Amino acid sequence: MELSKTSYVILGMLRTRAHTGYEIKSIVDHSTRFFWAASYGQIYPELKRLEEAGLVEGESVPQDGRRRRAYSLTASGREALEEWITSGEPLHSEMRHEGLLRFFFADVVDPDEQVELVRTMREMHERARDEMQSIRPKAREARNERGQEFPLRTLEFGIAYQDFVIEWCSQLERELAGELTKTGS
Amino acid sequence: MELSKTSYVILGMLRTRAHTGYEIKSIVDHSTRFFWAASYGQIYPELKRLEEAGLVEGESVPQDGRRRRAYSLTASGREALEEWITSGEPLHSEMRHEGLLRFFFADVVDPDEQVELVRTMREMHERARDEMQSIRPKAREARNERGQEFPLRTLEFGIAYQDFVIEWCSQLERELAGELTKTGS
DNA sequence: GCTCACATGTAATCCGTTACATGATTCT
DNA sequence: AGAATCATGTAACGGATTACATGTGAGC
Repeated sequence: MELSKTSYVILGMLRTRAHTGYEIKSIVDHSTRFFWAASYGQIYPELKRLEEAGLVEGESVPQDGRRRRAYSLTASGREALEEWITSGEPLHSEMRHEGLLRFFFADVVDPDEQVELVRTMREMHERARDEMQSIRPKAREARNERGQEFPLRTLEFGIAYQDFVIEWCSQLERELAGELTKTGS
Repeated sequence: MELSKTSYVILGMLRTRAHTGYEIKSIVDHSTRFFWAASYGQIYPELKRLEEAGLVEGESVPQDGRRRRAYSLTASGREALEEWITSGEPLHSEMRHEGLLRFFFADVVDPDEQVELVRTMREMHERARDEMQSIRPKAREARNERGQEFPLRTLEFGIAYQDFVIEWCSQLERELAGELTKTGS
């Protein structure tokens, strides 16, 4: 059976212990969403399909009267996860960045609008960095208390990436603003 | 009328002169595809819709007996393009990076597989950088001969980004390989 | 004669988001 | 009493890719 990348997100989230669909969604939102998002509309149906395929196992575990269904990895689920991580298959990668897209065409607008665009881009990346910074303590904890090295490393890469873009924007803003005063007024 | 981001890619590609759908696709493949891709299945139908909406104008310009239809921006098309670039609307941005996703879960595999994964990631980014390097001369030409500053700037950002990731991978490979010799053998 | 590049399009399909529907519990 | 959070799901929709269908001209 062919699994989508998003199925692997689900399998991966179950690597340490069982989780409900709801929990998976919230973990994703606080971790992988920066480089791989997932919605309820994918998670719940996919959990069912993965169970049919024998890669996960669901168990009803109601809490406080609320119905709840927690899924855990089966042996073949774990195998599929490890196989995917170690397989040399070409890595799928794509980016959709509206800021860069506008920037690409920015010759058609006024110099002051160009600076403004870069500023907007920088602010977006600053917000992203702040969000990442705010989940850092949790990732630290996961490493220190549960020995999970890689979620923290991934997050730190994310922060470094945001800083890289922010720095690039800042430099460019200075450069463009400099030209602005030369020709303007 | 609400336009998708991809419609703006098309409008943007017509900012300097008329192009056929085929040309637009090939320009995209050599420029914006790194941060916003588009396929024939989007471009041709969208050109028709944009013409109906009065944002572009198509003209039959056969060449060597081949039927050809070139589209150019109308006044309102140019307006829509500029409006989009200068509007302060929040910038849509997303990334899907399978390498980082696998990396995030890499605690479940052996240390030598971890190094191998980072190496695969680095090679992917090296290929991307090489592709970008190879289109640099064209972007230079566009700047020098047609005064287009921003496509070159965008490309240079892309190259710098690839270099950033490659450097991060290299450092990590050394670090992980170091731990490998300490515990292994 | 064959393959490649030019050129235009459509249909099937996939992937994913958003909105909606439902219901319990906890917090204010 | 009302809002927020926990919890599970489906349906509609949108955006995009892939495969397919068709045809010309240029170069080997």
